[in-house]
Amino acid sequence: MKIHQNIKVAVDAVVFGYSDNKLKILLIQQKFGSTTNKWALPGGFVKDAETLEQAVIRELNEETGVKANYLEQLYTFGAINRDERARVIAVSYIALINPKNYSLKADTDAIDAKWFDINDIPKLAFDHKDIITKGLERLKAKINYQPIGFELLNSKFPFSDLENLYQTILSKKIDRRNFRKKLLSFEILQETTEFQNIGSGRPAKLYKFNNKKYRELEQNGFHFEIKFA
Amino acid sequence: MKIHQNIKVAVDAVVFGYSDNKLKILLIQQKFGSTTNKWALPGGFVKDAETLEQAVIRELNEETGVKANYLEQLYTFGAINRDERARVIAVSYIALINPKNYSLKADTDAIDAKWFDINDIPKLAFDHKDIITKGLERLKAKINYQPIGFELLNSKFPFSDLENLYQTILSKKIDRRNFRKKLLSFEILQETTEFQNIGSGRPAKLYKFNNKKYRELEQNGFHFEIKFA
DNA sequence: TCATTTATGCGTATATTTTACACAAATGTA
DNA sequence: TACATTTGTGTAAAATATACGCATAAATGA
Repeated sequence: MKIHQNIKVAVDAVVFGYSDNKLKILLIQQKFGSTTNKWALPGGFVKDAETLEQAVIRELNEETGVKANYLEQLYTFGAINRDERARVIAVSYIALINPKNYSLKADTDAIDAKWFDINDIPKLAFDHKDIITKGLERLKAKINYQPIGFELLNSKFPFSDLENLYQTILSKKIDRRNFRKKLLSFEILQETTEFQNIGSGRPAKLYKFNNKKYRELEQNGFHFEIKFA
Repeated sequence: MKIHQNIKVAVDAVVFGYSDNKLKILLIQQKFGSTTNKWALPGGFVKDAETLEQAVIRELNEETGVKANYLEQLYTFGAINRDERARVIAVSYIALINPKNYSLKADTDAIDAKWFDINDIPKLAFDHKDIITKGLERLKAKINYQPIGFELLNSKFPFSDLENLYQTILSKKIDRRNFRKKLLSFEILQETTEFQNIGSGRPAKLYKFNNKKYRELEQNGFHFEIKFA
């Protein structure tokens, strides 16, 4: 094949985390090089012998040390001048992580990595702001019809965590009782014998997401779906 | 930037059409060259100076002569050996067209283009079968929450057409009265004074999709959504 | 130790939405 | 003119979503 094409292929990841009742995004900063000082999404060029997904996983590990709990292709950005240096198209992914499970290998290599509150994102390189916007839209839509929110929480969690997670991501209030009723009606949450006890207030029973049960139900035509006006 | 990467970027389109109460897909066949005889999705390599979307539009026009009514990025396929000749990643799109509006420029150039019934697709080149599968999934999901079905019909259509369209795409029966009631409740359909009269049976009133009204409503928080068990 | 504060856990009544279902009207055809 | 074919319409029952109040279990501090 004799195609003369001068286009590079990169991958970028919108990595969501949830801590302190806030939705966060993982960003990196090159310490040296042309784009110094601007924060950007983790990502990089795809190697000839790896798939797109392998590339994201590798870059995420190299640049931040984290491994995604959940990874899903988001969108491919192909504007002609999105990178001033060359024609680069970016295949973007969204990833979900529980930040508690990793300590960022900040200051390693030539790269700094940090979690940013979704509402407090610095100026970003390239069109990465757009990518985040698209990623957030996808996340907002998706937690309503796929049980992926759990990937952001500890494996055992109190109902209030789940509740807060949904309220934070969707930026709206949800009635506690109705939320609980709905989630429990799915029968994909497993009650544990443990309790969480933070300061004052009645201790909360901890629940686990029962993935196996979920997949069983899904096979029988069940469809996870939440909707709160 | 000194990246040595030997990856080509292509675009492919899953073009849906609807005629004779059947869902169809537009395929092409190269008459000469290495992939002769195998049918494939319309598409081709992206030029250095065009966006991905421009590339799809151009290729669609060159290879089949059609112009999409609706175009949406689908997914990017990046398996290492999806094309035996070289490393090629494909950014795929879905397009909706009313076949009646175009006569395919079949037999022109070195390319043959034809509509195939979705249930009668020949053996395809590369991973194009997978792309179609993904495209169909997307279409099935999307007609339920975006009014894109109209793009496949004449601008004035009887309710039965819309009904059949949904039943065909979703491969399930939908109660005529409930369907009509739901659609009319949105107030995005405009009744015309015209009637359609095909052979026997009571003549059907023709309706138009009121795009302007739809966008207005959307701005005020309205959300198109159909759901039939 | 007892009243107060804070957070969890549960039930019920009402409104809204979805589903199920049958027959009359308007045309073409034999 | 009887019959076949397609369009067009209403209502009752079931399921789901929403709104809302109070008891329970712990920590805190007077």
